[in-house]
Amino acid sequence: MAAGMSDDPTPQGLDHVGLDLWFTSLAWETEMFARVERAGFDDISLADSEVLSAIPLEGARLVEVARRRRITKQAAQERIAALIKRGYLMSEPDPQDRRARVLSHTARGRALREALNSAKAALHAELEERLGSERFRDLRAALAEAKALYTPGA
Amino acid sequence: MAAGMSDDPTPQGLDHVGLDLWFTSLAWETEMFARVERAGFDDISLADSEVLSAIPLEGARLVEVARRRRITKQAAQERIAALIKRGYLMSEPDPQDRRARVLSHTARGRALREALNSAKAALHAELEERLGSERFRDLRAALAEAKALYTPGA
DNA sequence: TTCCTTTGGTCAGGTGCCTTGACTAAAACC
DNA sequence: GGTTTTAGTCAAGGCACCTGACCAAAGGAA
Repeated sequence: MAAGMSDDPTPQGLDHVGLDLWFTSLAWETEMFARVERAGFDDISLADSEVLSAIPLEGARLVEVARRRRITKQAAQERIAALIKRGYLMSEPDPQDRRARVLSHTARGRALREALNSAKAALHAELEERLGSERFRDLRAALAEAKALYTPGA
Repeated sequence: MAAGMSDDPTPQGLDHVGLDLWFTSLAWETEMFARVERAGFDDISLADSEVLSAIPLEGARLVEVARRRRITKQAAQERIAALIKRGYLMSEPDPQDRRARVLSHTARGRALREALNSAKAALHAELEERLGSERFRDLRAALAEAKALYTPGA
């Protein structure tokens, strides 16, 4: 089944910055989740983690989470329900507003939040160390320019 | 609904290379598809385009497409069926193997392939021009190092 | 040649993550 | 006090994947 198939008959367009960006971003994300998993959180998807990260320590409402993550409140609700079921979040009625509920982290939720943040910080620091602060700064500047170049609307 | 909400109460971890990579990659992809759409192809998803790009001009079998794209043959089949329905691909029996079918591009399929390739090439060249060849080379080198750093298994 | 395993492709059903549309109840405005 | 806005829920659907079960043709091995 794997019979020496690394030669693409049409290699055109198979080597461009777009792929560099994509693969590097993917590697970052994969390694990030590998570390979070090693820290004891193996039931977390990317979407879950982003919803969880959108809830500050003081708590937030569903509608706020949806707005931050730029998804519909229905989509946010699904992720939140999953996070509640797995013990990462809790939901209690808002004393100031009888329509609303306040979402906040459980102890496990705070631990996951911490694991996510420290994995991100570690990956950041490791690359800075690897490249040296000058090249690291240049990389980030070049990425910012590329992003601006590829974002026509302002 | 949009009432001045750009201040995140917990800005920790909101500025790291991971986000730089992610947003830049996203901007690249978005602009790529915007151009392809402007070239007259407005019924194409990312998944579609990647499946189409996985089929060389000489044609390929379903199973080969699935292996290249690293998806199951069922998933490949769905994308291929959509591309056939929209007139980008055609499927004919393989004369050498009565089980198999050969997928190949229609004229429109080749045109889309060309539009995709030239959009990618243009974005590549534009960034090189913007950064200058030295900084561009440095960017790609740094991305390669980052990808290697974030890919522990070799 | 016959049997058995592998390979190319299809059908059915299901999951994750998102969408639109329709709705209720509480709050805010006038 | 009546209307409009806001917070949240229910139902249904789309997209891009997946697993499992299957069939028919091809390719050995006995």
